[in-house]
Amino acid sequence: MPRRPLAERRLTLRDIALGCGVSPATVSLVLRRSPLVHARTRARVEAEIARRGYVYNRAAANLRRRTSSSVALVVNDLSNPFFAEFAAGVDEALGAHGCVTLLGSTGESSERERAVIASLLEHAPAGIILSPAEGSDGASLARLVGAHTPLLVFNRALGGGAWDMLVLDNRSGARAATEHLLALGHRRIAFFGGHRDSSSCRERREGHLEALAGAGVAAEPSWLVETAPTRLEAAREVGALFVRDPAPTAAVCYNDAVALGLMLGLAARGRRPGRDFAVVGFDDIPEAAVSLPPLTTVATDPRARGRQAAERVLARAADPRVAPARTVAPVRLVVRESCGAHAAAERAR
Amino acid sequence: MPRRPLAERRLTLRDIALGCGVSPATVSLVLRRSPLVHARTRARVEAEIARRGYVYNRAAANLRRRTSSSVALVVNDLSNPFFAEFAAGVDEALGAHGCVTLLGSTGESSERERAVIASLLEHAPAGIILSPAEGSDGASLARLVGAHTPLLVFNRALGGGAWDMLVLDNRSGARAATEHLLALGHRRIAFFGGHRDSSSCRERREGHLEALAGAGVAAEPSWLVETAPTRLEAAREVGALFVRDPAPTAAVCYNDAVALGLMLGLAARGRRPGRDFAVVGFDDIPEAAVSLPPLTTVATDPRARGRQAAERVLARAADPRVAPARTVAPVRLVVRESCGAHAAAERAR
DNA sequence: CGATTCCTTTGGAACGATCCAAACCTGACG
DNA sequence: CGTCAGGTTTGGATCGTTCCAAAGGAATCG
Repeated sequence: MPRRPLAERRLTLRDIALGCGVSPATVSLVLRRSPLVHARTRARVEAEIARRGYVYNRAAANLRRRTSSSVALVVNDLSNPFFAEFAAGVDEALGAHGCVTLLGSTGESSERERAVIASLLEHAPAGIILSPAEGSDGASLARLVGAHTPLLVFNRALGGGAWDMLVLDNRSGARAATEHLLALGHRRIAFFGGHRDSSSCRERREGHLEALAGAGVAAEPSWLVETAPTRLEAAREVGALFVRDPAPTAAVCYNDAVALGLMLGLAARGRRPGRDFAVVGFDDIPEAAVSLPPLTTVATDPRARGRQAAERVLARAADPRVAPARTVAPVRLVVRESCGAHAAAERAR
Repeated sequence: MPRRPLAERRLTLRDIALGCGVSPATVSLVLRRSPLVHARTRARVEAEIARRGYVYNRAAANLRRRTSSSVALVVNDLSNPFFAEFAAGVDEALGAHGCVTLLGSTGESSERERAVIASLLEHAPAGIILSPAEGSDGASLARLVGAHTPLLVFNRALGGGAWDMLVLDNRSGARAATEHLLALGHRRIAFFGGHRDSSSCRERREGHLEALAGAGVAAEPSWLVETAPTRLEAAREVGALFVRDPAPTAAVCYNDAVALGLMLGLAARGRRPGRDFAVVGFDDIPEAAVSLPPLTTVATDPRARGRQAAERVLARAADPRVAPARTVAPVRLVVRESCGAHAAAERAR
């Protein structure tokens, strides 16, 4: 834990005060744009500040005022574009409020997650936005974070404490995807990818099964294929869809990475996605729009989720009386070509 | 600029001291693992700390010690996987040193960049790692940051101040890519994508031209095609390669995004990348390995660059006497299938 | 027994900004 | 000329931790 000596003594508010013959208190008022100070004084002080290149010391101010101007963002995997976008959204919204983002990444390890949160808490953030690693324990997190710091949990359900939650409407999204495929005439529809024990995967599967049940179509258990949620793993598992006859003619995928992997695997087997087999993804990552064929998917707009998370945590920090709530963010089916809808429409014409 | 009242008074070191009948100074020593305190006392204090759930206030400590335990990371585009990986590497290395990452994203706007840096400086970071937005002005940045805070500039050349630089060996990378294509027998090789005014693009072009010159091959100016560095824009501009006869048979691309766009555009024109036309990218983003065909590219390992940047800035913060240096990080050609090398090898067999 | 160690512990003044109450102006007014 | 109200300015204590010099306590030694 390095403590690095600052090169020289930093200029302080007192130096500015001395420099233009007023008291520190007055300089402080100028810095905080108080209407109390006379315009003439303010101009003099501001000139001195600019001339000497004074930099405000927010840590000292926060200490005295017992406030905080930062929010911690703890994310499980920054290299996943979904979370990177989310982080960008969080930072954008926090920045707009003059708040700074304390970043911590956990690499999907709940042990590192605890360490990272403990370290960030020492900086007294106004709140914590957490996208939990797999296998995080809610109760012990609650103990770690304590009651003073508002916590917002994103993306994964996590019980054990009274905190804000922001999750995607996984169930409706998957239901819409499956219903879309049903409407296109498919009856043998697989659910491809994801881990059963992830809450988002479970919810998406439920939505899928709901849609099937709604249409009176029986679900075929062997068409629920589990894979790690990555393109590579998904591509490897494509064979599992075609071991039995009849095989499915379409698949709803756990996420876009898996869907892209599935399309790769289909191509390797000589099947053309969007023509011989319909594929729908989930997330709408940037690549979905430019894949070959463009991927029909369920858009979750992670950047907007990030902004939303930031706003909520700031609101709760400003007024701790507001009760924690669970927000379900809407998602939206984006029809492109991998589901064959456009081709079907053309044939009909 | 919101200042949020903390819910209740936080537990302080003084509370712990009172709680177990020692002085605050002793508790402070315990917290900092000083060997001065007696084992018995330490145990007593530590028990009390655990029992009451005391959280260290690093801001107060930093204030008194005139040190900092954070580093600012200012990045132009988090949603770009290259920078997201870089950020993950920075955070990883800083975390290992007990340092926390202050994140700021600029969205490629040099105006926001100034605002973000000014805001982060108020938190007195031990250093700043900056991946500058296009069009940043070095001299004015130098003035903004001041002499006290070490600055490390990543990825883009930026003159006007005495700071550390960490850049990729763009020139050698591009030269290696072009030489590889030359070795495969290509003579009509384009350089595709990127903006002329970006320093990294300029360097890559230079490396490309160097390789051509080294092989005695004349460069054809119309085969230097400019595009925005995104997949979509690249796909749109593919036509520019084929307006004249003879057309190039291979292209070195500004980066992987552009290369993937080029492959898409080729496919749309009925040309098979890796067979009818050789493509080489730059960066080795995760998708490069799983594209169709897998992309031959120049690996830059952004995560390792992030770690490297963090180490350097910490080193300079620890000892400001070390002179700023310019580090050129090596890159490495990764041969996959989009350049046709494997196919060529097979035909030869 | 007092002096001399060594090992632990501790008051109290910082760090840089802010809060509060009190002081200071300047003009207006009786 | 004294009083008063209004707008401005300011000492000094304070936020939670650390530094420093100095004090306390036990053990050793002459």
